Amino acid sequence: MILIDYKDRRPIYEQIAERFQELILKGVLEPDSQLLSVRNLAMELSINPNTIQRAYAELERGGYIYSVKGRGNFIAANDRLVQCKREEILEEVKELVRKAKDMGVSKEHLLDKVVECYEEGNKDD
Amino acid sequence: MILIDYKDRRPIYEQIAERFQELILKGVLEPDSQLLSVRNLAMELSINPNTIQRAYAELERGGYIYSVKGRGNFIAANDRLVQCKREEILEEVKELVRKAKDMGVSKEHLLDKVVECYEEGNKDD
DNA sequence: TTTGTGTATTAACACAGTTAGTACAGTTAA
DNA sequence: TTAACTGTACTAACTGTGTTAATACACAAA
Repeated sequence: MILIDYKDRRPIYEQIAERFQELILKGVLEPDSQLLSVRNLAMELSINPNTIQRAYAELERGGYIYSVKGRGNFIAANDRLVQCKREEILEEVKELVRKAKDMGVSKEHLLDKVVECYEEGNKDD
Repeated sequence: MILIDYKDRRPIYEQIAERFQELILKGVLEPDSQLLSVRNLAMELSINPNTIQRAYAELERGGYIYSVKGRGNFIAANDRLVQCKREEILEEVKELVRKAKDMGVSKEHLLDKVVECYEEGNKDD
């Protein structure tokens, strides 16, 4: 479920938080279901509980999970989050299009690539 | 020409190198023209010469500039580089399309956004 | 009461980025 | 030749961040 990439320059807590964000936004993790405890996940990943704690804190700050003292951490509802994430992605599109234009990539070439990539993914469905 | 963003999490040498990459790929900096010396640019940006040295080293490693001992650093020809950069950008498109699909952004919505952003930029020309 | 939760705190360590200072070799022009 | 530039290399010190380690405490559930 969670893989740590030690070659990745980003910190572990950030990798973990981002991975959970994906799983939550995709709906793989059911709202209100319980996450592994800080200590258990730390054991499972062979890292320090503090690092998991930090990842969970980030997720809570972003509204992805909620935590109940003494009981555990739980997945939050994701309806609103999905919308936020979409807007984030469209902002990234904007930035990428800008860069592509700068490098002289034609609009048609760009659109072709988008279509190609979009349909390529359907093989997996 | 070069601006350092201290709020940016990336290191200074990387910001500088990337900024030069942009300027070189866009052709703003003429091939074979001379860059500021390590010491001068360091003074201008109020940072340490070692940091500039590192940025220049990165640029040389990537083929963006070439350096001549005792004379200075010079802009490399950018023809081949532009092609490489384009391929990099198309890889980013692939990744972004994947994320957009995951979040349930329709192909049409995505294409609309690309067209919109592509044409929006033309206002500046 | 015991065990498992989240949470907070402190100390120590590692690593990367940055600064500072020095040194040396090559180029250029006076 | 000399002086003033260049690039390049090296070491030492400082800083911030990520990570680990070890505790401690409050709350919940069996």
